[in-house]
Amino acid sequence: MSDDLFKALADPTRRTILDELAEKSGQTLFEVCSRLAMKHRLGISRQGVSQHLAVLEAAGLVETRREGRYKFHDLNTAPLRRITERWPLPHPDSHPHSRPSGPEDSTS
Amino acid sequence: MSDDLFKALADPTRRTILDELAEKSGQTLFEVCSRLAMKHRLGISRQGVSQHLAVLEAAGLVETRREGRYKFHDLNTAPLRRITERWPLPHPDSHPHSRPSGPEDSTS
DNA sequence: TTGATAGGCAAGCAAGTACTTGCCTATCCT
DNA sequence: AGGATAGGCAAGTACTTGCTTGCCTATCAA
Repeated sequence: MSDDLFKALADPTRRTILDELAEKSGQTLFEVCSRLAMKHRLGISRQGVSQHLAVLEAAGLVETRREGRYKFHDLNTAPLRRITERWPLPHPDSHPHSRPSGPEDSTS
Repeated sequence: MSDDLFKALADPTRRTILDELAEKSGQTLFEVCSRLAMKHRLGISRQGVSQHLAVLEAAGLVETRREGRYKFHDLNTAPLRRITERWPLPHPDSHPHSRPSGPEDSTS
């Protein structure tokens, strides 16, 4: 089930973490922590960030590799493909908002 | 903010509703209700579905048009584009899961 | 070994949210 | 008009979840 994927994306802090990992791959927990604090003024505890990273990892959006006492986190955007596969995007053809055809007027 | 978008996608029932609207556009509230009950065995009240549709509309994923006492709901997948714009997908180039490069071994 | 760093586990709290129930309005058909 | 259909509003409840605090393990440097 892709339940984990959407649940992971549901939280704004987690999305910010994804942004940070997109900008600099292979960050440790503490690195993510300090970036959230500095750049985004997010006063969140280390444990909070750790839980967020766990959710992101469960969704497959973050992959981890251990190295000594460090644990590096890498972004993996591949699972996002399932979203636009499930609900295909309209072609950016002509005008942006083309009204979908429907039962326009049947009786009058 | 795209907060509404991800919040809307976070719920499995709402995603099923999107599936149904993708299959048949321009459904009324009652139509969606009965489809959820029949096809998906979801015992959810009419008001529940109505609230879900409201959330989807707030996210821009569903557009509505009134016609007499009917209100038709249409799927609009355009907002989904922001997702893959924010975190670009890897090219389906060679092998599917290419490990991202990192500090492989620095000390040993 | 001792201390410092990087991270993990688990219980607890507070806020958000999915869902229901009850009642109300608007449009159509006879 | 009256009833039936399609939908909306609002309060209440039970569950989820984001976040904290406290303590524990593992790795590295002195």
